[in-house]
Amino acid sequence: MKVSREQMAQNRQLILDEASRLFRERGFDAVTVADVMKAAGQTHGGFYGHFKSKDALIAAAVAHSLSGEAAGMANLQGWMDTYLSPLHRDHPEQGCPAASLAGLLPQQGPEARKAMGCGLEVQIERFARALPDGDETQRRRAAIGQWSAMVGAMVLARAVDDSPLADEVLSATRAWLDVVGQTAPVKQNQDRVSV
Amino acid sequence: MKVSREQMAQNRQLILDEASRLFRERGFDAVTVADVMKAAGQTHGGFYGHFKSKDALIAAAVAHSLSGEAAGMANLQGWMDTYLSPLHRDHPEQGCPAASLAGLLPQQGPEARKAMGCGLEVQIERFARALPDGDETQRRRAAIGQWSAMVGAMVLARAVDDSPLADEVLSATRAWLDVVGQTAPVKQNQDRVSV
DNA sequence: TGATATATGTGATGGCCATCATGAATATGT
DNA sequence: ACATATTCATGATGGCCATCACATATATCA
Repeated sequence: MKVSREQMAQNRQLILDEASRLFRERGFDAVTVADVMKAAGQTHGGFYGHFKSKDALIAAAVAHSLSGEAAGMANLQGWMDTYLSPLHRDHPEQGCPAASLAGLLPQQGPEARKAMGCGLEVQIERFARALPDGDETQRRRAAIGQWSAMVGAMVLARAVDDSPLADEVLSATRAWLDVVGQTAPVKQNQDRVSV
Repeated sequence: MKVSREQMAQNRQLILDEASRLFRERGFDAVTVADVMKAAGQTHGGFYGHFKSKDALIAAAVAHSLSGEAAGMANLQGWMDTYLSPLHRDHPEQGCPAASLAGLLPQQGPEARKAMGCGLEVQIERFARALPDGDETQRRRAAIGQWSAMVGAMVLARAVDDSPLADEVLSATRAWLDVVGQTAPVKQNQDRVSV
């Protein structure tokens, strides 16, 4: 049964929404095409009217996840708190796509990885713009380093079956980012020791 | 054809060697039991004489990879250089198991994740011991933060299909670790309150 | 309003893979 | 040396899953 053009577009969005949620939660391989379609309220047969293959869905879903990243980085400290929280660790399905999907991408096709490349560049720029001190080169470097630490901490925290250690990885990384965030500017301006 | 006891033990080690190499290179799902056995010079049938299931192999292989981590951290700077190099990025099969496997572990069983928990704890301790400044609490915190940054940078660099950006993530993180490594000790004089 | 195009549902199909069953050959212990 | 246990090879098997084929209903457009 054919549906209206807008209905079809809406269905496609729903498929992408559910796919990016399921992929973040279970990874690419453990989620079947039928799972995604069922979550989107349809049956598996209609899938190939929307996407050429499961690989194409993966690429589109990665891009979709990344485009949906809310950038609440106005308050950098609060954003870091939220990011490096046990709540975020325990809910990858609504969390940062870099933390849940980056570790799966080396085995995926070039389209999906290109999407992650774009998303990463955007995120680095956003982060660098949110940093308070330093020239542009320094801010970009600090953004890359801090973003790596945040993603790495989340990846490690989710990888272990040991809540105390996972908690510690998050809280220690959070505290350490404060320390280096406050001291790094000192490097270029020795007298400024505020906050 | 039965083989000697030592031959069997050696075969088991060979299976683990090849499994941990293949898993780091291709991930768990893309490597079949037959692939591993073939790489180890045997056929698939003998597998279940060594391991109860593929999941059991995964858990054992994760532990095996982690136990084989060489700890060349005497020269901390050189070790970081090597870790955050394009060469390491391009050869996950002989590289850090945390960087290649941690992102795959959320979808794996508790045994494999427990193994990663042990490996992570050991690595944090090694790292903290190698750091030059600060009391034990500060060194452990710095070790966790810096290790997160190194793992995160490698995960991100491998996730993107964009060599310049991947190179930059590695080199910027490396440079940033130098900056914060030099400035962080300054901080300890004024931050006694929060322990 | 009628003809056509097409989105989706139902139902294969073909391949892959983890796991099991069985047999052959040989290490092990007496 | 003999009996036994056991390691590994060969060869199923059963299930899952991506993808395809076709039917059906309905949006779209003349």
